[in-house]
Amino acid sequence: IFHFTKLLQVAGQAEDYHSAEKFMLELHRRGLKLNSHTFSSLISMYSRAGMVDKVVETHTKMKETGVKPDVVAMNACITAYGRALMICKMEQVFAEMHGHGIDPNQITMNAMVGGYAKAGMTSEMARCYRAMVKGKLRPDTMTSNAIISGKGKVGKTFEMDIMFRKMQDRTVDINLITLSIMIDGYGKAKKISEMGRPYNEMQEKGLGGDLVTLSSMIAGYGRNGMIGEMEKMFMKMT
RNA sequence: CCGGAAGCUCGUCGC
Repeated sequence: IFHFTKLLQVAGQAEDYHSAEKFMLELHRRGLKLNSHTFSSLISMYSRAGMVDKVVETHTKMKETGVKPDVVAMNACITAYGRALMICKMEQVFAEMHGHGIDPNQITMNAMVGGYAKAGMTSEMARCYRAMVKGKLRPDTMTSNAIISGKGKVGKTFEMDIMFRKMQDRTVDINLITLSIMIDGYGKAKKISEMGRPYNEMQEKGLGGDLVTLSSMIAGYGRNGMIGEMEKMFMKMT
């Protein structure tokens, strides 16, 4: 089972779902029992592939087979339900952790914040953030990035700025993704001059900017009808 | 703290 779990992981990260399926069949044929590593790998893989029904099916199976869930498997479920915007299910899994005697860790909270961010549930994000600080789980770059993303999604650019400053104050690393999220948020709010700021900061830090960054810039200029600026960004993609 | 490492966490658009 250890071997097959590894194979599934590799197939999953390579997005080779055909092979993954074959490994699953073979694994069943041999009557191997899935363990928590297998389940977390499967759930994560199905989630990335957008196969929500398979996520639910696998999660259900994990509960039925009586495999002892661990924090990683629970985290994988939380992430998967968050991505699928099944917020009630996500919260349910989170609540079940206590019953299993599993303590949420930093990744658990980041996954929760990520789900709320995708759903635009900003007050719930803030609640998680406060719970982290209180529970001595330090919010990190990913936590902050998710929060800024959620604020941007609902057009609260001023609150994006607050979180950004908080990162600076707490010396949380500001990375390429942080700045890309800021660009996207300003762009969606049509705050074009503000949008240039994180982009410039990127250049100053030598981070360059990747395809996602440039796509966000192009979309921002596009919303304002700034065709010339769009084309300039497009050229940088080469 | 450093190094090794891969089951889970963050960004645009599309499917």
